[in-house]
Amino acid sequence: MKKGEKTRLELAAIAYRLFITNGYESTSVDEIIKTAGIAKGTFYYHFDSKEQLLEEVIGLMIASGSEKAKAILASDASGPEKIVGIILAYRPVEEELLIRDELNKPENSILHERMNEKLREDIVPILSKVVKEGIKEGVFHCDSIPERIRAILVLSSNLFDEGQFTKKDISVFIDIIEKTLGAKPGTMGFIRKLVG
Amino acid sequence: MKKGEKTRLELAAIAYRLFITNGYESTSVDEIIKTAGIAKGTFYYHFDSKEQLLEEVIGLMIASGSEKAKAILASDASGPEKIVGIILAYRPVEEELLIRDELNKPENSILHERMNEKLREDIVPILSKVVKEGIKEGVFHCDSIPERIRAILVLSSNLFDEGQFTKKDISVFIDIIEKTLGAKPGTMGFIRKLVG
DNA sequence: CCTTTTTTAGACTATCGGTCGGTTTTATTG
DNA sequence: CAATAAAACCGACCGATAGTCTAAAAAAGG
Repeated sequence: MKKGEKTRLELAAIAYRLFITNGYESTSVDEIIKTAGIAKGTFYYHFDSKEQLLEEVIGLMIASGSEKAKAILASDASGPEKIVGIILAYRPVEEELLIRDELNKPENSILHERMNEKLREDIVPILSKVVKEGIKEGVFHCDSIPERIRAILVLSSNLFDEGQFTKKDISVFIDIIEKTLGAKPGTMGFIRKLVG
Repeated sequence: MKKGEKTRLELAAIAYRLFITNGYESTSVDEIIKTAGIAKGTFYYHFDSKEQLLEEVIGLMIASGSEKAKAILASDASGPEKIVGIILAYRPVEEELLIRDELNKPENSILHERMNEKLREDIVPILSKVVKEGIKEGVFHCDSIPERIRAILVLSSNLFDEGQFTKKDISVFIDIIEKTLGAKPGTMGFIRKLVG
């Protein structure tokens, strides 16, 4: 029972690498088992389907971000910094930049959308807490916090996941965040440095 | 009209129906040609790939909205009314409501995402014109118009396409639109009546 | 040691998107 | 009208893929 869990994780880790380099659709089960050095039966002993493996992989991708996010939440950074930091925590790290390109390929739209959904479920409660703190401190002024967070997350994923965004896009994004959360103009301006 | 054009359109119409009921991925070319009563070779005579057919179908879906939108643009409605009207023009009409539900199924995520992309390409220039007019009239006050329009469209599709939205969601949406375009509070409040 | 879990090899199935060479229908033109 | 070219159509076939199955053997674990 213990060994099974381990194999499952190893398979997910291998699949993760293959998915982000070749895409989900273009990665065959045969390729996965060949890379892992296991038999096909073993794969289907652990997973009901390729799709279920995908869920597992998405879970892994989010889990690592989730840990980073919670560290930031507990830190002594400012409200605005926490918000941006937490959003970025869930994004692929520097050396995995090719992931983003892969995720945006049409063939990966399923993986992409699924991940964003799960991601929002994870982030909305965390960021809601941050905004609530920020309101107490007088940095933010707004109601309907989860709804506003959700809107910001939708915008951020649609803006940054595309890979291509102009300075205007960023300025508009910053402007909308500030106004949506009722922050003073310039509060979120530091975002420019982070994404430039 | 050439015979080929006609067959192409018929195939797209048939595929449209199959796509929204079974999803794009789950609809096989075999099913399409069986429904259409043609041979596989004929299908690939008209389309290079299943993907190209998808483009065609999306084109059809958008075309009808595009006409309605241009009528609204030329009307004498107010700026805010035009914006909302044009966005709604591209949404499925009353008797096609089930389409929206279908589009939101995970199996339709490709169709859904692709449609929204094309949709934005279509709408952004139109709405940009409206906002420009609105600025002259003093209703809106903002720069970076296309970028702001795009953001609003992203939010609107993510909010309304889900089907489930609360009153708070709508209020937040209205608030963001007003602030994004620099409109006076209450300017877009009439949206509540349209989506309630 | 005995039981349960895990793993093995790989042939097999069903389905899929797409190809190909050939045939029929339609339009053109001398 | 007859010859020819072009457009439209046909369906068997192909390679790849996800997933199944069997029967047995290797680990693990108590």
